[in-house]
Amino acid sequence: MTNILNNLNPEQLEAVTLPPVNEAGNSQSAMILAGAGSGKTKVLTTRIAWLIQTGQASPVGVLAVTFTNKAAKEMLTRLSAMMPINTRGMWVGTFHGLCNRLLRAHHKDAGLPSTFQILDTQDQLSAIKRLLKSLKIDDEKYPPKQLQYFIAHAKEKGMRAKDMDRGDSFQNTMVELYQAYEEQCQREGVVDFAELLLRSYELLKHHQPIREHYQERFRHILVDEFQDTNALQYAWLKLLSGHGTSSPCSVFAVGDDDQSIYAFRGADVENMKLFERHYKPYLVKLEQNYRSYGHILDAANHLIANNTERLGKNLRTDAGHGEPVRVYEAATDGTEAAWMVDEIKSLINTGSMRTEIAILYRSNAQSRIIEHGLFSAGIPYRVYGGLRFFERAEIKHALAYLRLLENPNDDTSFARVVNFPTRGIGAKSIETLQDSAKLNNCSFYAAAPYLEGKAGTSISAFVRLIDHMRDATRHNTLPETVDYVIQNSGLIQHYLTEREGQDRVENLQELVNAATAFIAEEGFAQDTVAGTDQTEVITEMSPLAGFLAHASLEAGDNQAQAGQDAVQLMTVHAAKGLEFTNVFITGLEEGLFPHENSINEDDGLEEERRLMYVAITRAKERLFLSHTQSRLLHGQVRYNLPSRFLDELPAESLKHLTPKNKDARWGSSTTTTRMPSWSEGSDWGGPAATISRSSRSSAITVPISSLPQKDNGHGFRVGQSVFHTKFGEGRILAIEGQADQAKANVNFNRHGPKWLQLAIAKLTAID
DNA sequence: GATAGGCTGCTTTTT
DNA sequence: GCAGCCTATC
Repeated sequence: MTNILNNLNPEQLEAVTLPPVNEAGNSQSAMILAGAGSGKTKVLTTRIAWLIQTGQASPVGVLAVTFTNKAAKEMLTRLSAMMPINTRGMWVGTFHGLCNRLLRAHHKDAGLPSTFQILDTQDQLSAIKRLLKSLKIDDEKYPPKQLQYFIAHAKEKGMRAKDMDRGDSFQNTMVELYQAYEEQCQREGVVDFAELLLRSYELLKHHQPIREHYQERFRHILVDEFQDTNALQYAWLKLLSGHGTSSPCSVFAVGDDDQSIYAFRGADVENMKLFERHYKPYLVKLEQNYRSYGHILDAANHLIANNTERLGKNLRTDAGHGEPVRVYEAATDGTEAAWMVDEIKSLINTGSMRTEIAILYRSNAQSRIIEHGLFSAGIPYRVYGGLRFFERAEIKHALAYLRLLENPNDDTSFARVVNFPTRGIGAKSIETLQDSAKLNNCSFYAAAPYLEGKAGTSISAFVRLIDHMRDATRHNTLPETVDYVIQNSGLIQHYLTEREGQDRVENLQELVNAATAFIAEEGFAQDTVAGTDQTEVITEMSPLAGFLAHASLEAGDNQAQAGQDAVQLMTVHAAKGLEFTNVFITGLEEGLFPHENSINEDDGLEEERRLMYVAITRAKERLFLSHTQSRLLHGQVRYNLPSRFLDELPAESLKHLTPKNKDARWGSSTTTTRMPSWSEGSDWGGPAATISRSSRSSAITVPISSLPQKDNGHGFRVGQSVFHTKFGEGRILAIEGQADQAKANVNFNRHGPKWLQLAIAKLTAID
């Protein structure tokens, strides 16, 4: 029919135009198994456009849900490019964003104040710490982090405290703390991330008219990254889609079981199988890859074939073999970085953009040495991950003031800024306040008038400050309010006097800009939702409420120097969904990738393999893999074996840049545990000295002197370049003695020659 | 109440 | 190696 279908391949076309209603006149769902680089987002958005253009759906009858704000935005952008519709009223967003929308519209039925605030992970943790303190619970016995995890996982399974197994006394206390946490949140009018989902699930479940309203409205639900859904999200979708009712809607689920890498935070690939069973969907596989050359795809296919739990899918390309996958073995993490710098230089010299070069690693700790190498070589780079704009301390402080204007009962925010900047309200005063709040069963804010003495005076002054700021900004625009608050709270003043406060002042000013941008973008958000009589009504959030929700739900970018042409550094997780012409996957060593913690986890190794699969499929033209013989990790030198994943790649697609040293591969080749035999037991001579804090050493950390790597028992030879943590780089002039008695005379570039006991000195080979 | 110094722990992370 | 947390000290 229309041109939107023109540039689809046959399998994409089939997916996009699957009839949402079958011959019997009932809704028909679909599951699209979309391999990496197969045009998943294109299919999803074209599907929506096709449904609307053919009159099978109206824009307000479509709900599309994603996991990230970025994906949601991308979808909206592509949609409006495809057809002239107003996307503003459409329900396209993240699970959390859409749930927030539902709860704002039906806050009364959901049992929440209209001004409820959203706790991010940090806020939640501090709320939990505060709870434990107020209940005088020993936080050594009940670590706040563990309780946080416990609560989040319970909610992700849809369980309230009352639904939980009490078990032993520890479990029982955890459940009671969960209950107490819930009561605290309810009193304060705050919800955490998981609560957004659980609360709106319960809203739909327990309020038939509301449920039916949305079930009738959304005749088409589209789900992106279905493999990442957790149990609660699945239940939410099932409810909203009217599964099991007389007129369920059509669910269009797009996912890739091979790219499921978030089981550790509750995602359950099994949902794809459940979906097949419950919805009897059409099944379409997208296997044509438009991203990578043949050798890269062969590597990916070959690797992932080692997983047993798969729905089954094989990527193919018409692009030809392309260049082989390069494999490099380095002596140390330093030389690995140096090699990358060389390769990157020649890539740039042959015309590659720096933004088209990505360096991927399994864990963030690996980035430091790579950054060091790039920095020394003067190559601009950008690291993803880390603190994001709305997570910065100064921004969270400003937001806390703003939240108190909106909802003074938010104790988390109150506690955060009651003494910031300092106003002489110390731990003692806060304790008094906390006790009084508990006694009167009210918030900190409400408890202030009950206080007497010094604490009463200073805390009342703070409460008056909040009240004053609220009154003073009543008729202001949002940016004016933000500006007023950062000035009058004393935050700007405070950071101006602080030594390193300049950046923070700038960030605070940036917050005013963020507010301006928010108003411009949102316009401001009007929403059509079910009214009290279940007819469509238009609701409006206050700009401040909207901005605060936005700040919690979208933590903002974590980029330092956006826009610059820079090499991209990130974890493999962060790279999901992205693509680059040139990709380096570094640290391919046992213990690192696959990560040692994953080996003992259920399905842990398969998830690591999927992670490797994601990493490989990011590359378009050139893929570089590297591993090192030794690396500094957690302040220790560790000797790792090459990753088993390297063995799982097809030899004919690889090109080894360094000789593949069979002798260096001490362990057996494919068994699950590849601990070198010499690492257990004591037949290797015993450690004269471990590199540092021996009690923490893992099985694969050994003193350098005991490495059976070279014949002389200490692994070093005359003429070798070495690195010492204190003295820097140097060259070995002479070695005396045997095994753990050996001493070396090392001529350090900056410190001159020194004799070092090889069993003790922190020496690393660097050639 | 701010700051310095010691101790510990330590995948991955979006919302 | 390093951040984050706690304690000791002024």
